[in-house]
Amino acid sequence: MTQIDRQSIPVPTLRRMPAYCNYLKSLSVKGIVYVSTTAVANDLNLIPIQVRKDFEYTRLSGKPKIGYNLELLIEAIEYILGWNKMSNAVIAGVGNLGKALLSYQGFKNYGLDIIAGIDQDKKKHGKEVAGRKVYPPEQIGVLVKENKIGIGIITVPAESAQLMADLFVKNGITALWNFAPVRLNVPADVVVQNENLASSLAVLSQRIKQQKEK
Amino acid sequence: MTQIDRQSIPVPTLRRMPAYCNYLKSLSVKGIVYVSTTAVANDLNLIPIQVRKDFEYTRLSGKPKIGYNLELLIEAIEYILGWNKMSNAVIAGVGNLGKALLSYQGFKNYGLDIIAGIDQDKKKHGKEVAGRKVYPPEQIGVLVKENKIGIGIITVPAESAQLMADLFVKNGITALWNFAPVRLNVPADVVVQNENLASSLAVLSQRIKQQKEK
DNA sequence: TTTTTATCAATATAAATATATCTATTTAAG
DNA sequence: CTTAAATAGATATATTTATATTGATAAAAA
Repeated sequence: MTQIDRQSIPVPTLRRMPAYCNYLKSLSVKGIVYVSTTAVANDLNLIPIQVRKDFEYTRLSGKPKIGYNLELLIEAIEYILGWNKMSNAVIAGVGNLGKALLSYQGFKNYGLDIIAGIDQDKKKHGKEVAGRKVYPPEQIGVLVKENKIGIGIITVPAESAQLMADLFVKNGITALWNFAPVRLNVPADVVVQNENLASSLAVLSQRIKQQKEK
Repeated sequence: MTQIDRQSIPVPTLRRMPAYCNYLKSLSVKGIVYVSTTAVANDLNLIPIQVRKDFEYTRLSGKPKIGYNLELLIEAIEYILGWNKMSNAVIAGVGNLGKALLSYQGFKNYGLDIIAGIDQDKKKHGKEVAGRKVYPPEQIGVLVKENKIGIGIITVPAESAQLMADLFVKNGITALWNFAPVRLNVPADVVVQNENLASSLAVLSQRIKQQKEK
């Protein structure tokens, strides 16, 4: 029996989910009620088989000739990603990148609300970025308690990333989104998602090189 | 025969390359000359077999009990990634994210020099961000010709991303690093590397959800 | 020397992911 | 009512990537 284990969704599938979600929502506002995987695949430059496979993880099933119920599909994807309930986050490091993330309102659609910034720089304390206040690192404990912070975002320089991670973990945060180019050392129960621009640049660079060689 | 086709390096391997590169360089400054895959794996939280597999793509071979020659290894990785020769880039969209990328000097270590910004906003024209001037979009043609721009970085809002991509392509740029959450439509010979924070957040969110269910 | 040990290299296996094929079902058109 | 077209769903295959195993080799130790 080849029953799909819906508990463990492949990462590539997960990475495609937001695109599905956005696309489906854009159809929804147009008043569309059903959508076929063929249509989705067509519009998102994917192949129908893959879309169908991905949709299988929602445990929904579509109707032949009709497709999937749009609303249920959106709901199911948001449920899978946990985007149906908002998580609060704080961001450590209010430099350019930190500011960029704080200012990007789009995360709210993804169940993420960055409610405050943390920075060493005293000049920044008390100031606001995109309506979010900046606090000193010592405040993390209070922030976490008062706001049910679930996610710590790290946009500090590489040198201080581990320190910030430790501070987050010490204050009970169990999920880190790390933009610093270092591998963080954390307890096993802490989830770390690394965002590494160098990695992406490596892929791009190599593809450019290959393209030139053709 | 299972000869490895070194032309097509797996993307996961490519993504690990920068970490190797940084790590190896850090050893190099300490005066170390040889390094074993066991040591690398240990320090980078990988397994030796994987490191060895990755190193195979450099076409170098190591010596038992000794390891790989550090300098040759770094050279080979930089060659693979094309990081041995600098590429010039311009960045379209000098908002927070654009500023963050412009200000991040680290890219020079990765063979990338962002030499200018492009923005619609007239107030920004002529101003400098991290020593790089901001120009109006109409200037792209001139910039490309005068500076051998190879890469266009897109950090404009989703709505205008396709427009910027078109403009880049029209002016002969064949590689795009796209931070806008849209799928760009470009000719087949243009390389596009998409950077999608929503995708990463999806993975993180789901992992958090799973962790909680344990 | 000889033996031991660390490490590489080659090969094999396993796991994850992507793609293809086929069948049954449903709807819409005739 | 019947038939044809479209599509989901199940299953099979291919591809990619990760991991394991085995043997060879060179350096260090006995």
